[in-house]
Amino acid sequence: MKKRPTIEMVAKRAGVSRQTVSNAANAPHLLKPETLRKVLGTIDELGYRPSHAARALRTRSTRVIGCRLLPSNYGGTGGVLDRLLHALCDAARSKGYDVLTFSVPTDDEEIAVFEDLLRRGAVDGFVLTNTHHGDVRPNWLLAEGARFVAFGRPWGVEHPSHSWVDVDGASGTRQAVEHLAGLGHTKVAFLGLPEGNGVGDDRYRGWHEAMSARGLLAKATVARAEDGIASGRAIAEQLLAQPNPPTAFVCVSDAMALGAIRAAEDRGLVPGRDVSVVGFDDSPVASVLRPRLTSVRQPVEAVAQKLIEVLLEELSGDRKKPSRQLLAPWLVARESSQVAPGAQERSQAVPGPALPSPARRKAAS
Amino acid sequence: MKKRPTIEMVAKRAGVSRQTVSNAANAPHLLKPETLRKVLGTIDELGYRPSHAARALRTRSTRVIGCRLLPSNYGGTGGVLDRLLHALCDAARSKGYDVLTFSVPTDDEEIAVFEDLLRRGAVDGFVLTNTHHGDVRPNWLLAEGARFVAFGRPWGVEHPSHSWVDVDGASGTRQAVEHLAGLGHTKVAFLGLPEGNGVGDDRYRGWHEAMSARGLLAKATVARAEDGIASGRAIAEQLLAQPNPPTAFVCVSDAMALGAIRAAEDRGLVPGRDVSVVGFDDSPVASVLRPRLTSVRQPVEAVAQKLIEVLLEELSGDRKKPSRQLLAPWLVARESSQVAPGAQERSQAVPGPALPSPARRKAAS
DNA sequence: AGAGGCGACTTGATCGTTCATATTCGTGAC
DNA sequence: GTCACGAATATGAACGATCAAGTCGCCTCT
Repeated sequence: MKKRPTIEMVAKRAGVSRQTVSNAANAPHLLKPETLRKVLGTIDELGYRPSHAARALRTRSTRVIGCRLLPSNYGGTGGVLDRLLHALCDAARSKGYDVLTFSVPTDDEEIAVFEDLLRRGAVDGFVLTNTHHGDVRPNWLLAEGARFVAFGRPWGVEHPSHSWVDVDGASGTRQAVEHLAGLGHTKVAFLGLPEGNGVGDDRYRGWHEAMSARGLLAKATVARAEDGIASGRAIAEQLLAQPNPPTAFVCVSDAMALGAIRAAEDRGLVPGRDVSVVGFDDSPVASVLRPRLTSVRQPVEAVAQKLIEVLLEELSGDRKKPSRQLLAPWLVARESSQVAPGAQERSQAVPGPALPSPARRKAAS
Repeated sequence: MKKRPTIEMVAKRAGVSRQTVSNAANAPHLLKPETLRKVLGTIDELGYRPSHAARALRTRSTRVIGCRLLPSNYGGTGGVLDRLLHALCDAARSKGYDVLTFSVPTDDEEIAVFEDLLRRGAVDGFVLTNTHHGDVRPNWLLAEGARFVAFGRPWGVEHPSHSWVDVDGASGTRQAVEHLAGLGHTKVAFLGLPEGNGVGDDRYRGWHEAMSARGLLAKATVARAEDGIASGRAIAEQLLAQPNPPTAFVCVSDAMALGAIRAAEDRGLVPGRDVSVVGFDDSPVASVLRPRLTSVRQPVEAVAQKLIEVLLEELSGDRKKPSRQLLAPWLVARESSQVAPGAQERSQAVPGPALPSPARRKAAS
């Protein structure tokens, strides 16, 4: 391990005092242009960087953000959170922050890690992911006076007293319905989660609104189950077995969508041609499946940027009312959604089999 | 932000000196049992944790490990690295370390981040992932005197002067061949990467050795291409078009395997029944595909544990000769590999369609 | 001419630990 | 009786930055 240069060494070499070197980096306007140039030159020459520890000790701010690592299960939002972490690291680093990750199985253990990191003063704040109904973490953090932003709305809380950033799920399913209606579908079913799940209800609402606006609710069917391929397959199977079954499925997740595709295959239907399916999250499997899955993609990079932005405001300490940011997702059309059987194509083009770079912003609304 | 208790507050409350409190945590054997009990009680009562910054400043060790976040592309080893990160965080935390992540597009930028983190003294060492031929990072780190472990062997280097942990790819492909041979396959092709890729060559070697040992090399065919579904499909297509085509494929990655499955389908063959396919890495798609993909799974948790273990030795400073650890992967059999057409099943059972918890350690060798 | 103010830089104090030395106290040896 | 010694605990000095007050010219104003 090479010895790192200290501020003192830079000061001596440049013929100025410690403080002047410090100011060169933190408050350059205080220096005479000539001095500034000289000091910056020396800093560069020695490759000096202020010691993280010393600075953190003095300023009581670490410029590190803690973030839980969530299991990349491909049923749920796994793929999304993986992309989010990348974008988060990028966004953080561009603002001079670093991201510290930890992997815990439960919310309670996450709180234990929060406590550890806060007490040791190892991080300045947190990014909370996977908020859900009855989530105890926000309250714990608020009580502790910790700074944080949530990715995900505080479901079921009347007047949330913390900042959050989220993706408008209703907009996503609305786009899905518009897309399918544009392809001539009138019997569009919804595969959702059991009621009471915030994300699930949100996405259901978008489907319901759009179906209602189009006057298609009468023909609509809904089925709910826990997230997963098997459960999606089971409930899609039920809907397809009814008389006058749906020709399209809007699904709360890609896992459900995959289940719907399997259920269609089970009945000898060709997914895409006979039954259209739209998933949610555009998880990595979506573009690998056959047929490739039309899905609603979350603007993860924008979310990450907002999260960092909001968290930094939170950290700046000007305690103002919490910030709320709702970003819109967009639909990525692929082969799993095509013109309804027996319908004239009206607006939406069916994507060809080869889509080198996936079409972005192909939103219907 | 609540005010954190300091060592001084604990000392005052317990009626002892700072150093005694410090010793209670770091060198308990120096205290009289009675004092120790009293001090630990006070520490617990106040919820004291030593300040990360202060301790790092004094001891020059941060107990933080840096690790690059690699894009989870589902062609390459993406899924593996995602699992690795989880396991790494777990293993690190269990040893009192934290993991700091960053996301960079190129090796050069990774070096820039290394430099930044080292100069600021923000981390004690690194875990290097995705080592490859002509990798400049190890040499840079060695020259800088930084501590690190690589996940992946230093391909193409005669006498590597740093520690590494890796998975024995040759063992994996050997297991794949044994498995397929056990199912009665004699014409087992290999879909690999262009020569010169360390990982690719390693996995090729295992296939070659096992085929040779079984006397099957005469009938064997090999095709190579860049990793990916499309390229895998293309080269598998070529092999299937030959007279007397292979009945099984051992693939260097799951992406290649998926390509082989597609190629088989293209020719009207049923993957699994007419053509068996074995992938590598057991990426998340493997168990979602239809047929579900037999694949070689890397012992990621064990790798993570070893990485941390070796890195901590490295950090302890007793400079001894670098440590090398090669761990064995195992085969997870699924529907994509089945009894060879026209062959009697000899040893290996074909897994049923439902496999709630994937069989572990189903190694052939 | 002296007070006052401002720009440009310097100096001591401080953040909360641990390291390197004290100090204190009891006990056994001579 | 005191001297040496070890066990247990206490005290000053770092670590390397920033903060909060300096100091020192120099210019302006009265």
